[in-house]
Amino acid sequence: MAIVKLVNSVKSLSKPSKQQSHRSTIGDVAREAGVSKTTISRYLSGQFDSISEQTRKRIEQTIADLKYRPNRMARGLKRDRSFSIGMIVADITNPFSTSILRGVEDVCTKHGYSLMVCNTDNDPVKEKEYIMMLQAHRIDGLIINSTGHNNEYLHELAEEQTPVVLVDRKMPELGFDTVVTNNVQATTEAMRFFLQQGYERIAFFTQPVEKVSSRNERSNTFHQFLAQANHPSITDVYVVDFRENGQLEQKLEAYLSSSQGQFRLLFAVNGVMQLKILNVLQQKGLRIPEDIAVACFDDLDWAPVIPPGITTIAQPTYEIGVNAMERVLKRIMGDQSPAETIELPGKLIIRGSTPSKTK
Amino acid sequence: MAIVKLVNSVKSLSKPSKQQSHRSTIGDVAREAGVSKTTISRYLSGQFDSISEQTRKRIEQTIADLKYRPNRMARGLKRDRSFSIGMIVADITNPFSTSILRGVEDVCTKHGYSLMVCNTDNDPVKEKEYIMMLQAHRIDGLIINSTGHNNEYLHELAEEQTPVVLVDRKMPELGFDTVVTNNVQATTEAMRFFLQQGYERIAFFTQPVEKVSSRNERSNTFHQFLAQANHPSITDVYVVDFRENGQLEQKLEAYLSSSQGQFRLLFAVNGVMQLKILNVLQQKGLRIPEDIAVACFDDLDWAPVIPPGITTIAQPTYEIGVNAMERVLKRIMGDQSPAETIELPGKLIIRGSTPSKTK
DNA sequence: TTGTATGCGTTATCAT
DNA sequence: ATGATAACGCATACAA
Repeated sequence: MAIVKLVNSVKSLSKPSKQQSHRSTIGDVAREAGVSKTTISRYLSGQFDSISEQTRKRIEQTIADLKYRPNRMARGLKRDRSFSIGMIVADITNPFSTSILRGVEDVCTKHGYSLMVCNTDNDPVKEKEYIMMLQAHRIDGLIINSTGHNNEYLHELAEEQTPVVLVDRKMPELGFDTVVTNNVQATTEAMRFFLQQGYERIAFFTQPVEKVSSRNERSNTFHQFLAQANHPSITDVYVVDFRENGQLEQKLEAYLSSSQGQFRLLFAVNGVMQLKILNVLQQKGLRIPEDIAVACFDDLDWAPVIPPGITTIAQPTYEIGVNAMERVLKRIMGDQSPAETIELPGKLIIRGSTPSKTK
Repeated sequence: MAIVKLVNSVKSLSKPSKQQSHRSTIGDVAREAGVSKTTISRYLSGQFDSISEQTRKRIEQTIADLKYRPNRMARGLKRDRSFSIGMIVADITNPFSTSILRGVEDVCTKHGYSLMVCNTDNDPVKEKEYIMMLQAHRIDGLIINSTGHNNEYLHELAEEQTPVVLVDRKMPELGFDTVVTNNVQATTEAMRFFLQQGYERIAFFTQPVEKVSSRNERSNTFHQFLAQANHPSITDVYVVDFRENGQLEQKLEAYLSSSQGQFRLLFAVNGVMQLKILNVLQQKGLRIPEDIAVACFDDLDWAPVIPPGITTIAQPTYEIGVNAMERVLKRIMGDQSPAETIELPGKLIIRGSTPSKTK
């Protein structure tokens, strides 16, 4: 294992102004209310049975007067829990991520936890640094859709009994709870519909699969479904790396010319891919659905608006977030049952971009 | 001021499993490396001058062996700084917010700070709770686009010397640093272009202005510009509250029928509004730009894709985030200069949705 | 170059 | 029903 040089990274140590105004502490409240710190602490943790009505009210008032806010760092240090949850997403600008985030957030706050959100840009190095940072904060749980290149550090977290829950991307080798869209079901459902509509050629466009299980499952299901149906498009899986300039245009051109004149469909692995594809199609002056049909994963807000309405597979993103966080909570409460993988169904939303042939 | 009942909200106090594996502390490292805790602490804060080459290496190795991670809560408690920044956004699912967030994040991590992200759904109550929560975490700074209904609590933060920086929405009465799009410039630029294109009727569609300065500035500039130009559309400002069902359809209909046959344009206050408008227009079977032209604030990823390409005003979101966080950093370093309002220019991006009349 | 002792704000233990 | 005291992990003032 690499030696991690652990040096405090706050460069600005030099001279942060220490002009600390009087922020009141539990001691201040105690003095002001004429009781001991212990009693205040009891009040703070809701042990009202052990406090007389009178003093309870006095404490309440004093806290308001002093604008006292319990210090979570002190509390966390003492109790060995931070009351914070870490969330690491691959791309925070992707609505898919933020929707999951919303689910996580709602459950978090309902239970008094705070959320530290980190964005890796799919960069394993950034991911590693964030994991370490969250570890330093002593997060009580982590929710992550991982690049798949930091198993060592994730494992380390788990060894410290910090619950880790994976979302969107499975990593079976780690034995973590996992919450994902049921990609097999969703893809199958969509494919069945496509064949029903009479498409003679269907192409699946995906980003490099790498360690991203969702892409992998979608590609595989696409392939296997067509194989089973003995459909001519079996090999029409196109892998596009956006970092390679012009690759999308090139592969798109390859498919388009090879399927000239056929009743054809472009199926995109996610919303990002779909948008890029539509961009190119528009530049080429191709009309949807007259010249080519399209569909994709992710039912984003533009899907109904782009004429004639884009057929999509809505992923249960919010629910994924809720489930993931609830899972974390269970583990925090001490649940030691074996790790589970929860697969939530996707929903096919049919719009104008995928007409049937007879029509 | 209302009495805030301050009771620990972690419901799950009951029996969190205390099966704490051995997480090593500074003491463990010290013992293992055969030096004092002080020396380890020196290492951690980068005071290498005061450590011999030999012991430095030994410490390095020991830290790696023990997988030691300094406890930020302990450090924060001692130093009275949490190394965390709070960020409160009105709607995390809005790409506008996440783009700002990206800017904040980059500056944060570059300087060793962590980010706690909170989402209010434009709900003042949620906002209040988040402010208090962040306060409890003793955040070193706060970046917020506020609902405008929690001045009291924001002020409280400021009194404790916690820097607060406003983004997107100004609140002059608070005297905080503020970073926003230059809405006057951006709107003016767009309007000038629209008139140049020869539009006879222009409608501005906005959500209720309330305390949201950006909406206010855009509406006002729209109005004043037309007044100055003595343009017939002076009164065409439509306020739509999405919570009122059918209101958008109704107001849209009003404008459409009143402008029948004229060379006309719909100008939306932001991307969310634009998408909803496009939805209705499509249902009505209106073509863009033949039947009506459209344009909006926010250059989101769908803008170039929706035929014939939507004309937009790109806001410098990422830069807003960067500037805001740099502002926070300055204040943390003790800068006491008067609060500034930074206005970053918006950029008009012309696409097919706003053709000129002669064309 | 290194170490000792004290305290940050809170909770837990053990008292009364 | 209430309090005194120790301890959480770390940084700092002061010694050596």
